[in-house]
Amino acid sequence: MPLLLLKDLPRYECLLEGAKEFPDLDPSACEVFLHLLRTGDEVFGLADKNLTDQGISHGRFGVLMLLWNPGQRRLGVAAAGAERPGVPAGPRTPAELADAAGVTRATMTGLIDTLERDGLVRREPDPDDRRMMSVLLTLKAEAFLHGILPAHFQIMARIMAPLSEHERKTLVRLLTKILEHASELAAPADSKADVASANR
Amino acid sequence: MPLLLLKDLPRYECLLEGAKEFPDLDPSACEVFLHLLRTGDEVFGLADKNLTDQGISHGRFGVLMLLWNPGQRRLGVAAAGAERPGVPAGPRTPAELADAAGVTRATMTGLIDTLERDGLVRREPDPDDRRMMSVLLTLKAEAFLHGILPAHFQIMARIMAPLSEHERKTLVRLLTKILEHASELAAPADSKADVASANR
DNA sequence: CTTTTATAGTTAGCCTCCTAACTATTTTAT
DNA sequence: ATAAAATAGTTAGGAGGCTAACTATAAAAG
Repeated sequence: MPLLLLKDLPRYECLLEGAKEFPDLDPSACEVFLHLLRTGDEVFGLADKNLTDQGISHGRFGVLMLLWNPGQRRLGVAAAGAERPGVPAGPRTPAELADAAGVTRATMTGLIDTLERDGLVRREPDPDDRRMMSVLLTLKAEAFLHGILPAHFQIMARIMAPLSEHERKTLVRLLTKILEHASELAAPADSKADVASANR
Repeated sequence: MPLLLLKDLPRYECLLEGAKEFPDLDPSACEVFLHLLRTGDEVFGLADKNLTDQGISHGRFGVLMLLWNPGQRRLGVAAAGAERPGVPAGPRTPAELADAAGVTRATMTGLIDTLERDGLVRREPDPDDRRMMSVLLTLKAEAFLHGILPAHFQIMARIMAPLSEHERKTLVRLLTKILEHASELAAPADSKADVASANR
């Protein structure tokens, strides 16, 4: 459970009250914001607790999922588009993994260290570029994933059980709207030459 | 940015593919789950970045909000119900703050330590029970909050700008549904004598 | 009363994340 | 050809979470 977050959210009337003193306070925006973070945190906590009980951290689990290719398919992440048949593709180097997972390369080094110590991945030097490494799943890791994934999927299903299929679609649509907008806010995009800034 | 999270979410067809191998995988539940965490993380990151730029961590900011009583009103948290007029109420002791913020008392000790070092709160011993402390906001903290809150509220408003009022209501309703259900899953509630177990 | 139990707060030590600085290698520019 | 710049990965040190153990005080039980 990573975030420090208010357990009880403010009532809407309190937000309206606050808006009198702070003209910038948009009560409905604030309400959505707090509910989104609070719910996300609770849901994350449930999934994370299960993984922790199985002896793996959320971060390390994420790395395994990124490296995993069940039946030449990639469940862990959307295909990057540049994959040819026969080439399993997917992130291979620490830098690619860090980028896909949304952490720094320094953090990825630590995650891979621990995974390697536990025998779940191994590092191999790249034959062409001696700066680079390839990170590979071990058989132990594949067996491990097969062991824990069913419970992980069950938890997701249980959490979302109260929502109908229609509600789920609606929720995904609204969340996507926020996410795409928020991503633009986070990366100001410079209006011009945005391609050049892609490798920040 | 606290969570390690996939930047690119799996396509729905990949989830359908995965469901063939793992019968427990509910594709729409998984999709909502991943979007919820991904969006929550992005939104949290935007708000947190602003606070960090202003020189305060999300955790410490949360403590200040819990302690804050603008005009005898409590914006930071829902009123606990046991407040009489004239008594500003709200969490006062480290244990109450920890409970309201959803962190351990040990973590709260560290947060208060730093806030006190920075002159934003002060501790006072309770005259009736010598085990207890009261944590109080300083004038400096009130001025600080007035300085940073407008920008904080603006960020929330900007993030939620693409949603209509109706969409916001829908989103809050769906998130609340998940949150209430998830809270039950997290606290198994023992079916009987649940009142006695309230003080876990 | 005295002993046991519970409570408030702190301390110590661990984990995971971060940023910044560093080494080794490759690429680019002169 | 050699110097400068870029890139891959690691290391070092810090912040903020956590659990578990500890101290001091208060309440409850005998």
